[in-house]
This record gives sequence, structure tokens and C-alpha cells, in this order.
Amino acid sequence: MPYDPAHSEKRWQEAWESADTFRAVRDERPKYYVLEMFPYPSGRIHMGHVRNYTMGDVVARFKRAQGFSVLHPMGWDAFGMPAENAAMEQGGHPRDWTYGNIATMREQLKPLGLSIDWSREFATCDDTYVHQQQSMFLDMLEAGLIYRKSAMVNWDPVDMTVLANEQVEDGRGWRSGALVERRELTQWFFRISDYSDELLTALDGLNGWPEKVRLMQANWIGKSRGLQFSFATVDAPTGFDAIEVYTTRPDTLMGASFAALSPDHPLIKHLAETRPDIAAFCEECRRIGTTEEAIETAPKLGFDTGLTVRHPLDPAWELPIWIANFVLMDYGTGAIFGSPAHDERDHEFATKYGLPIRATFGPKGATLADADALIADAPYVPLKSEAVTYVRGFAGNADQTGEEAVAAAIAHAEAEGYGQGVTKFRLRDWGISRQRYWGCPIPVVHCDTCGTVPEKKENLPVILPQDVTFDVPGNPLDRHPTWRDVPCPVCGKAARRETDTMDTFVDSSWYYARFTAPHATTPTVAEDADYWMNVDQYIGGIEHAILHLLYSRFFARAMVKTGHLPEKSKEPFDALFTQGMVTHEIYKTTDERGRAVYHLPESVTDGKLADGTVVEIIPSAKMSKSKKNVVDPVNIVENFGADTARWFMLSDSPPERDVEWTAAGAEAANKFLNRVWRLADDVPKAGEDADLIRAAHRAIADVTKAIEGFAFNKAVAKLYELANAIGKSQAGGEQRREVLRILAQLLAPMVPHLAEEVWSNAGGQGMVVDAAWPKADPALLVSDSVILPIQINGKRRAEIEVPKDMPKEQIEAMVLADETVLRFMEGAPVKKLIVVPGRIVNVVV
RNA sequence: GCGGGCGUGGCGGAAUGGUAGACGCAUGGGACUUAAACUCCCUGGAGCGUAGCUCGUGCGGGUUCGAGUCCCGCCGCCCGCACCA
Repeated sequence: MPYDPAHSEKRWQEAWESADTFRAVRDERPKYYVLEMFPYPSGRIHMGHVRNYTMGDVVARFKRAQGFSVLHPMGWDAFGMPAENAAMEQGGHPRDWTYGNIATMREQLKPLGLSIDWSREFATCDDTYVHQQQSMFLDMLEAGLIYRKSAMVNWDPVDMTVLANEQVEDGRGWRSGALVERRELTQWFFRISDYSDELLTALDGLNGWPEKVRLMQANWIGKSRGLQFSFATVDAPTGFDAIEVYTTRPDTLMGASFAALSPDHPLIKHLAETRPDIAAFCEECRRIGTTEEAIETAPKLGFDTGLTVRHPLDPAWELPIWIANFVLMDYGTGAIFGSPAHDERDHEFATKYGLPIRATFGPKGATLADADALIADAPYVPLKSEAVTYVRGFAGNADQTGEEAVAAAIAHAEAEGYGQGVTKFRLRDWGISRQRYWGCPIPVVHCDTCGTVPEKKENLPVILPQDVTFDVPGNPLDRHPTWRDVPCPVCGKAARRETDTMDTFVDSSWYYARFTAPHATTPTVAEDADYWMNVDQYIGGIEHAILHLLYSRFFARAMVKTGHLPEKSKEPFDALFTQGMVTHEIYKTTDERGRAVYHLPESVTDGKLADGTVVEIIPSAKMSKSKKNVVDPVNIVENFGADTARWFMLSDSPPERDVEWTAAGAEAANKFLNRVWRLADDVPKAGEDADLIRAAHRAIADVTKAIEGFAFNKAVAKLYELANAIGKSQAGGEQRREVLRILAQLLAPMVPHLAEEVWSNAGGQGMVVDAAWPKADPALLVSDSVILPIQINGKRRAEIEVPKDMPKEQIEAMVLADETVLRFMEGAPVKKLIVVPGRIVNVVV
């Protein structure tokens, strides 16, 4: 009987559903919470989803078999810009578009046979989720975790609307094409920077996280020790007698050649009021977008204000005050001193504007002349841990490391009283205001009498109005009087609702906690959070390594502070795994006007279109609609079955790396699953093979280890080996069925439907999904002898087979008596003989 | 620009500092078949004077008895950069 996945997969999915197999329940078993980052409901599922959720499913099913009570939920990150864009482009309402997409994607996900507790499903745009998020917002506001301040946004002067960074292309608005300006707006902020030090220190405890993610977060938080001091100004306007400066390199103070201020610095803003040339320069600077990338890659621009400051170590020494477009008002004090000899940006700036470049140190042993000569064309920036010679030092020894010199300079400044050591963080507070409709409304009201006041909890949820249109750019909430105009919750007079909505990162910062009690009338329920938290294994893309994960770590702390999570959940994700993308080749032709035309993989056969046109094959890249290099999982499931899609997503590439989807690979996966089916379908009546039992137990050990280590591709390889061994074996009858049952159990986390078929064919009791994970018998794993390769001078020349625990001396004797060894030694005396037991022998002659 | 990562046969990849290329795909050969498909068996880094030898893990150096693995310097590609999700 041939394998028929369409029939078989449906049958087992129904069996699991009617047994309610995957409902997560609190019971006496130890719990295991596995979570994959929830999807944005873009319209259809893609292969990236299949890969992500299959990996999570392997873990969930594996842990279930190991006796854990598993929570494996699914939901939707449902607010965000694409829904509004769809409304603008095709009409309709963001809500309808979103829920329609969710319905489609749920129906596409279900045939994959994931072990998900669907009873816990929710979307972040559900009124109940909005309600609980607003309720927590009010608690956090009251706890002092939220405040308002002014911050920059991208402003499109033609569309009169705020743009996301993504909507700015080469400094222009994506729809209007107008030059974008930076504009200040009062916005809501979470005080994440209050937690900078803690979020940094706590990274050390996250042993289940990839080292690279911890490093990225540590660098993002950016703790630095530096000197804060003030420059006395010369003839500056009143109120600006001094300018506060922060520097991480106070040891280079003697190399200072200018002071540089941000265009947004108060002094510059003050000057701009009376100086049109300064105002014009600042306006030019503000035409750079708000992203750090744009600011740092833009050409360095400077403007000499004509004012000067006095050098703190020599009041007679005056430095010019420049305005520089690369100085950020957000970081430090918005003012720096330029020390071009030892900083890339300062060097470029000084060279461009003809400012002096004077070395403060050079390589060890350098003279003043050496050091000055060295930095003429490029700055000298050694590691801070490297010892250098200070030629214009003022604190500490002449020879010291940068670190020592910085410490000495801070000590000097503190002793002399012109500055003090300060610890600063790069991490800024989290701005959550979005001037957009499709997001969680911020539950506050602006009253002329009472100011900005929280909405009353009994008035929650503040629900988005349904009667809005998107034919005009901007936020429809701003022009919706009946929704916007409300009585003040304090005095009852006419007031105005906040029309900004929350950043969607807020939604995704606590959904993991909500899954523990998804239908509760409070944000969380203590007993449920207590039992299910923390997430034991979190799985998602590396692109979320910083923002989403850092915000979630902060939000968990904020929830602990406001009583919505237990203390132990400060770090909500015990272990993290970051998986790679799914890529595909790109097929391109060129139309008569020379423009690129892309073609879907299914329309290309052997590098040709149906009409015979040869396509250009561009190497694999992330699947994207615009390049049409997408494979629809729905088609794969229909043609081959879910197990084939799952198996292929797990085989070949290591999970953390990108995997390339190829038709050949999918067919190979399908071929293997068919072979497994035949093995189970056709069992010889009799035959003995003790080696097969050993192979099966070897496979149990290897597959278990591979799954635990997230090496699914290696688990797949080991299962190929076991299947090959079964195919070649003489074993029959119950002995063969026993091995087939082991195969079924080992396959079950990855290809659960086929595993059920194999299990039941091989006489397994009940369903394999309920079977306990097999244990390898240690006695069957060891072998009595090992093969030792022998190297002569590091090159492999021979091998010997020896008993596993043969003493070194005997091995040495055997090696030196070996014919091949003697031939290669050519009579030379042995200089050294290295025996690594059970591993290798190296003869050095 | 800054931060992080990756780079191994024709392809995806494997390898606690210890036999480079497990496992899979492609290729070539064979069996089965009237034939094909399916399936099964063998082959499967490159070169050469082919019982074997030499070279080979992006490039250039270094440490080591021994380096894909560790260190230094490059090159290329990918991810993130705070309003994409």
C-alpha cells in the first residue's frame, strides 16, 4: 500500500484533536513552556513560519514525550502599519484586513500538525488584550515608569504626517517624495534607562542565550566610564557661561582642537534665533533622518560659531566652538571636545575644516615628533588595553595603557576640581507614541484644567473607532471628533483623548505572559503565571536580538514592579534560540525596456520559462514577494504532505543558519519518508540481527543529544543512518518491529504523522504522541575495540585496531613495530611519541 | 559609519585542538523492466607518474607534535542601528 500523506495526516490530526492531546494543563508533572515568536498576520504563511514553528514543535513534542506538561501556544502580533497601508491602497478597514488574514493563516498553519494548544489563541488587536494592556499602562504610569518628553520624528512636509524610518527613502518621504525633516513632538516614554545597569548585569545570568545576542545587547546598552567637565565659554550669551562636555577619552584632553556641539544643543538653538546663518546650517543638519545609521554615514558637516571656550587645563588656551552634524543631543551632553589625533570622526572633521591635529600619545617608545608624524594622515586608535607612550600627557605615567590613562585623567580632574568621573549608558528611554490609527490607544486624556490625566480603569478598554477612512494621510483619530472629544475623567469638563497609539513592541513585550492565562479579566493570573513562567525555550529570528528582546526584558521587570508577574519572571526567557531564514534562488529576465522581471519558482523548469526563455539565476536570498523567490507552504503540503515540508526544514542546514529551499531537497525529503513507510509496511517474518538493536540504541543516544542541542540537521542524519541500517538488516519479526517502534519514536517530534503510522504498523500501543521517550541502554553503546589512526609528523599514515582500554605503553610498542610506520620513519629516530587514548597517535621523527 | 555573525567538495552540510568531507542532493556506472518511472547496488574534493603520492576548509601571517577549529591582519556576504515586524 503506498503512503498517502493527505489521508494519513488528516486522520492523525483528528485523532489528536479528539483526544485533546495538546491542551496545556497545570498538573503534577514538571512544566515546560516552549514559545516561538508569534507571527504578524501579513496574509499568508511562508516557509520561514514553517521552519520556525516546526523547530518549536520538535522541542514541544520531545519534551512532552519526556514527561513534561507542555505549554505551546499561538497568537498574532496584529497591530501595525501594513494594515493601514492595505486600507490606503485597497480600501477596506485595517480590522477586517487583519482578522481576515488571521483566519487564512490559521487555516494554513493547522495542516502542519503542530502540537499547539489552540484554545489559548489571541490577537494583540483583540479588545480584551487591548484592555489589559491599557490597564497595565495605567499601573505603570502610576508607578512612575512612564513619562512624557519631547523627541524627534520624521516629518513629511507635503503629506503633513509623521513617517516611520522605513518610510523614508534617501531622505525623502516614500509617497510624497518630499525632503523629510526632523521635527520635535511631545511623546510618551518608558523609563527603560532606569534599568540600564540591571539589564546589563543580568545578561550574565542568561546562560541559555546565545553569546552573540548577549554581546549585542551589552553593546546596545553601552555602559561607559568617562569624564564630565565644563568648558568656560568666552563672550557667550548670558546663561551659557559654561558648556557641559562628556568624554570617554579624557586622556586625550591635551590633544583637543575644538569643541563640537549638536545642532539641537540649547546654546546653538539660542544662537540660531539671532543668527540666520546658524539657523540655516541647523536646518540643513535636520534634513538628515532620525536614524543613527543616516546620521553616521552622512558626510561630516561643521559650522564655526566664532565663539570659543577655554581649555580646562590652560585658561589661556582657547578652542573654537563648532556645530557638528554627527554630535547627538541624545547621548552624553550633546557636546564633545574634538581630539582628532585619536578618533576617526574627529580626524575627518579636523582635516576637512583645517583644525589642528596634535597627538597625545604614540606607540610605545615614541617621541613627540614620532607621534605627531604618525597621525598626520590617519588617526592612531589602538585598543584601550594596549600600552602606549604619552607625549602630551598630564596624568599618570608616560607609558601606560589607555584604560590606565583614562582612570588617571579622571582622578586628576576630580583632585583638581574641574570635572568628575561619570558612568553613562548609550541606552535611551523607549518612545512608544505612534501617530497612527492601528495600534493600542494610549489611555490618557488631555484636559485644559487638569492637564494630562489617566483614563479611569472602569472606562477601559479605550477601543478604536470603527468609522474611519484612510483617504487622507495622517492619523484618522486626530480628525474624529466624537471619539476624540471626551469629558475629563477628573473634572468632567470637555477634554481631548490622546490620539497617539502605542508602539507595537509594547504588544509583543508581554504576550508570552498573557499566554499563561489568555482569557483572564486581569492581565495575568498569579497561579497560572507562577506555574507556567518562565518561557523555557524561546525561538525566533536573530533580527529581534536587540529591540524586541530588550523591551521584553524591561517590560517583565515593569510587570513585576506593578504586581503582574512573579519576581522570578524578571528574565522571562530562560533559553533563547535564534534560527536562520529560508532563502531561495531568484529567477530574473529583462523586459524590452531593460527592466528586471522576476518569476516564481513554479514557473521555471531547468532554468527556462514555459515558452523556453532562459532565466538568469541569482544566488539565494531571503524569500520576498518583490523578488518572487517564494515557495508557498500550502502548495508543498498539498503536493507532498506536511511531514515532507517539516522534514526538509529540519534537514540539511543547521537551524541557526539560513536554509535554501530547493525543489530537489523537498523531493529527497519526500523520498525518504516514503522509504520509511515501506520499511514499516513490509516486515520480514523471521530473522536475527543483534547489530541492529545496537544501531537503534546508538540512534536513541545520538538523536536525543542532537535534539537537546538544537542540532536538528544532525538528528536527521542519524535517522537516515538508522533507516539505512534497518533496510540492510536481516532482522525480522518482533525484533524488527521493536526497532521500527524506536524509529517511530525518534521520528515523532519531526514528522509526527508518519511516526504514528510506523508506530501502529509496528505494533505500538496507543499513539506514539503519548509514548515515553526511549532510553538508550548504555551496555549497547560501548564497543570493545577502537581504531587508532597513526600520524607520522602530523600526517595520517596508518591505523591500528586496539582494545578500548589498552595501556599507553603497549600502544606505543605496537605502533613502533608497525610495518607501515617503520616504512615512513625511514630509520629516523623517534623524537616524540604522542598517544591520545582512544583518539590518535602521532610519531614525531 | 558603528555593533554582531558567517565563509569547508558541483550543492546543503559533518568534524570535545586529534583520520577533513558523516548524512543528504546532484553526477557517472550497474540491477530490475518490452520500455520508462519507482526501487535497489556501486561510485562520488582536485591533481598526478594511480598497490600509492601530492594538494585542499575565503586570503596572508602566527602558535602547536598536530589547526576547519586558537591568535593577528585582510577580503566577501548577512543581520541590527531605537517609528518595519
